[in-house]
Amino acid sequence: MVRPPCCDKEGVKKGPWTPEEDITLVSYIQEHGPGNWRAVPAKTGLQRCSKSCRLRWTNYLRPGIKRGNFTDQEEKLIIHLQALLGNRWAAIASYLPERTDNDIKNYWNTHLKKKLRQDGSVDCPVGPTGQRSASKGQWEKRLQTDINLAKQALSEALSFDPKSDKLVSNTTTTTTTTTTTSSNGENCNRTPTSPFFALTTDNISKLLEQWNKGSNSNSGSSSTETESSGSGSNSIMSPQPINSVGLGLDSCGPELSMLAEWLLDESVDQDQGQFCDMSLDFGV
DNA sequence: AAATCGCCCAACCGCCAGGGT
DNA sequence: CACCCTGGCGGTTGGGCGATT
Repeated sequence: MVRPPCCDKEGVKKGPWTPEEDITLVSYIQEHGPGNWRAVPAKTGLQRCSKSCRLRWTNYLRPGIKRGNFTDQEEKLIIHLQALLGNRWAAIASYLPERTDNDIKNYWNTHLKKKLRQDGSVDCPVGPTGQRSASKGQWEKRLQTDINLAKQALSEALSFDPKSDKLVSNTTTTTTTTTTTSSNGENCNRTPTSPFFALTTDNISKLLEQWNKGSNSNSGSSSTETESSGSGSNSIMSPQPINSVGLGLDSCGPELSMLAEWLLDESVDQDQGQFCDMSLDFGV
């Protein structure tokens, strides 16, 4: 059972991914679905290790990823979830389906840590950060005992301007219908200045188009036909809603809407049942 | 206008857990 | 039961880019 090392130092390419590699990877996943990462480099001919492929997919290419500035709501949610969960970025990310754990981690390290420090808060307010040694079971128990505190904190965090009560709907639709952000990227109604532009399947298609056209760089920057629901280029991607493609997006864990609903539902105050279920669903 | 500094983010690395043999 | 393999996660790094001097 001699197996080649995961990252064969000679044959494995490192560094930034090229559009060609992205396209190769996406088209492979489109065909076979995510998973079996070990087979990906072999099947696609990519000079990347399986890990690298997986990371590229989950952090960048996966449909439904929102890029750009974090909203206040997201920020608050992250802060409080971090307080609650510690640096369990994957768990935190499960409540922000549009964000990757890497993004959240980066955002925390670059913005929030600093911000909290400036605000006079400790940089890791509460939470199990220092409890790494505890087993998961213990942690979960601890978590459940802290549920009331957490809820209070989260309620505070989400007691934002009623005008922006879109918190629920925004993120919800993104998971359930994935907002077809892919089609034009404008559906993300926040911070229009930011490049809200995840490399969705559609974008990849366009990427491929442009790439095929060669160095026709002028046509880049999402030309006029962003409207085309079928994305024009059906070469790789089918125009089906990306959430239904079954590319793993459905495994995003509990949706934010669920959390928000729970938060906003006063009646749950006395009854922790729902959240208990959720807490067991963290996917930790 | 050029040089320097600081920030951001994509990607890498190492460790760990779960599943399979 | 023990070992091996794969996938997942969190921490860290380094290149690119914009802001500042």
